[in-house]
Amino acid sequence: MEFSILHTDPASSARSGLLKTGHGTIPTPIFMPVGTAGSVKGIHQRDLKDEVGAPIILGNTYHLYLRPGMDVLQKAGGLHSFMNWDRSILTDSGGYQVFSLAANRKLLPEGARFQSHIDGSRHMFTPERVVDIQRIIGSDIMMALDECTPWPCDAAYAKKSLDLTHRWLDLGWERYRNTGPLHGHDQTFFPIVQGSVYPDLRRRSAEYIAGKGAEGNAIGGLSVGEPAEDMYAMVAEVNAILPADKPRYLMGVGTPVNLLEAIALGVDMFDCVMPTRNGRNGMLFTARGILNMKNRKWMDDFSPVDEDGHCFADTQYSKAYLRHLIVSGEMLGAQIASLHNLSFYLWLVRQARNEIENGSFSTWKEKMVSVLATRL
RNA sequence: GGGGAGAUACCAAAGUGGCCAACUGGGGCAGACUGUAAAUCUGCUGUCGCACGACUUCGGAGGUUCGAAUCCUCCUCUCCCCA
Repeated sequence: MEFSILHTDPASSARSGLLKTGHGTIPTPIFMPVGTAGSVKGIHQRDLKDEVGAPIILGNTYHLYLRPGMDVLQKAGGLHSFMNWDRSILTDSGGYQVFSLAANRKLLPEGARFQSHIDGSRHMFTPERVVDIQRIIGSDIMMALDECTPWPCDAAYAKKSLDLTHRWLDLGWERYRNTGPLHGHDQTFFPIVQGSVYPDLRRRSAEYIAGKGAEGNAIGGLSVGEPAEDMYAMVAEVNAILPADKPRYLMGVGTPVNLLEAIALGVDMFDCVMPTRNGRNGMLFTARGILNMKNRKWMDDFSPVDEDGHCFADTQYSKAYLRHLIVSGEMLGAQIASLHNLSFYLWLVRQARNEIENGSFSTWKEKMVSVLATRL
C-alpha cells in the first residue's frame, strides 16, 4: 500500500491524499460504505461503482467467517472475486462484535471467545486467527483484533482493556509479518488505538500503535455513545501522535458533521452504517439538512428526492413517492434511501477534498456544519 | 316467513357489576439509529392540561344499583342458518 499527501489545509489539520492498494487508488479523505456480510445492504455492486462512486468498501471478518464460512471464501478465491468487486476492501476484525455482542462473548488473554448470534455455536477468535481469516478473505486492508470499549467506561477498565488490545496487537502483528497474501495482491494491516475518553490512555495507545510502523493507523472505541466533543478531543490527542504521513482511519464514524470535524483534525478514512441503516429506516442526509421521510409533511411533496443530489434516484423520484415506499415497507424505498445517502456521503468527502485543495476547507466546513444538522 | 348471533375508540378485537379511559393487533403520528445480531427498536394515539388531575365515552333512549361497557326494558341497525 502507498499513501501520499497532496494538500494540507492552512487553517486546520485537514489534508487530501491518495491511497493506493492492489485494487486501485483511493482519494482521501474517503468514506467507505459498510458491507458487513459481503454486501452493502440494498445496493448492488454496479450502483456502488457508478452511482455512489465508492473506491473501497468494508467487509466483516466475524460475519463472513460465520457465513458463508472460510471454506466457501477460499474456494471463491477471496471476497473480491466472490462478490464481484474489483475495487478495494477493508475488513474489520471482529473487534466491533466484541463490543456489540458483549453478551455472547468472553475475553481471554489469548483472544475472544464468541457464541454465534446465528446458531449459538462457539468460536475462538485469536489475534492470529483473525489475520489468517482476513488472508483468506483477501481484504486490501486488514484490521487488528481489538476490544472496542463501551461507553461509559471507567478508567480502570479502559486501562485494562487497552493492555489487552495492545497485547493482541503484538500477536496479530507478528502473524501479519510472518504470513503473506493468498490471492496475488498486497494486503496491509492497521493497528487500532483505544483508550476510551481518557487523554492519557489515548496518548499512550497512540504511541504504542505508532511504534509498530504500520502503513496506516486506526482510531477505535469512539462514537459508542460519548458526547461528540469527547470524540473530537480524543481524535485531536491521538492525531498529534500518529504519524502524519500515514493514513488515519476513524472507525465507525459517523454523521456528516462528525466527518467534517474529524477531517479538520486530520482523519483520512471513515466508515459507518449510518447512511445505509438510517436510510433503510427512512432518514435522508442532504446538503441542506436531514429529512425523516416518514414524516407526514412529505406525503404530497412531489419535488425531487434531492434537487442537488448526485445519484439518478435523487432527481427521478419524488419525495412523496419515496415516502410512500418507505411507509409501505417496500424494498425499493430502502434501496433508494440507501443509494441516496451513500452517494451523498461520497459527495461530501469529495467536496471536502476539493475544498482542501482550494485552501478553503475551514470556511466551507464551518458553513456546512450548521446546515448539515438542520432538520428539514 | 322461521330460528339464531351481534352492535366497544380510525379498523379489527378483548372485556360481561367496582382493579376500565377500557387488554391486544393493525393503522396513524413522532423519535432513535455512528468499525450492522437492526428493511430494526421506542414512545404517543377520547378531550383539556407540562404534570398531579379534570371532563366526556363502549349503537340509541330509559331503568336497576352506592357504582354499569358489563344487569333489565323498549327502539334502531348488522350478520348467519332454514324456508
